[in-house]
Amino acid sequence: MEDQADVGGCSTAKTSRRQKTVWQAKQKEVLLSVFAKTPYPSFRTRQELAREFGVPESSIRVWFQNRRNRTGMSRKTSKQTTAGSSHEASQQPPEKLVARVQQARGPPSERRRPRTRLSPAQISMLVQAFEISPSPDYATRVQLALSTGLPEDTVHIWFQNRKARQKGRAGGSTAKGEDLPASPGPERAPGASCCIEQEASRDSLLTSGSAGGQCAEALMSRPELTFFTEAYPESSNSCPVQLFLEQLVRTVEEEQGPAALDPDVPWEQIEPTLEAPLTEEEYQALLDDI
DNA sequence: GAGTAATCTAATCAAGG
DNA sequence: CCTTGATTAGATTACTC
Repeated sequence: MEDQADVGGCSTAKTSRRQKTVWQAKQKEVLLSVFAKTPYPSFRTRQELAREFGVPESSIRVWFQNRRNRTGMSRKTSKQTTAGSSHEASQQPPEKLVARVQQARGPPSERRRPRTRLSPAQISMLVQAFEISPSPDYATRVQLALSTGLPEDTVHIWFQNRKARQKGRAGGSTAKGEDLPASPGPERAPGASCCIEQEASRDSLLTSGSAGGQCAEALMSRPELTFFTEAYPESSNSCPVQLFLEQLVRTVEEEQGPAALDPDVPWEQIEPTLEAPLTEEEYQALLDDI
């Protein structure tokens, strides 16, 4: 029954990348038929599919991205449409038409994942992690997701956006610590770009010398993240980033109160909840509906 | 209108058959 | 080696204040 994408493939898995999803024939069939109806499925549809297949929504999104890319179904970027191709542009209506078609299927609010509102505590953790590594690998992102209570995908997106913004603003020469929430002063931020071990050994971060494993274990046993612990059983405890993050969690909770990170609220609740997996008829209905 | 989360394309990397 | 899932940069869209 765990016919989901195979995540058991490589045991000594490099955790720098998410393990490659292997779609089953039936899953692919469904993906293809959805794609035939719309190459741009809504977030809701993607999430339905993800839930049904037992894979992350981002895997579904990536599949559609790659598919569009490789079948020439991608809408042209505005650069391309304005830049070169005036001839085929008249044949193929540009992005406006696509947008209209998409809107006809529902408001953007249903097409997009609802905007995540990051708490000051979450932002503060992300910013500190960013200073250590602006391009964290998959394992680190999962650790960060665990620590912040955010989906890994959201962590990933946050790093992408942050990097892009930083680059855009780095035109000058001053790197500003802009993203920290409206709180007055991140006193520690300026010096924080040193190595993880150094950070981890700072007294200010270490509340009480030992302990940390427990916190990590509790986090790792969260049901929505078991896919990771199953895939990467050896990932716990050995990673310095994890140690750092555990301490970060404690620090933030100390500074901003235990409710700051809301560890008891699973991230799934942030998103519009969907019901149990679809039956075959519901699938058909879904496909017809698109 | 600014800030920023989410989405997109295009190019590329890399795992699996 | 080829196919295809994952990642990245950069641009864009859309939500929230």
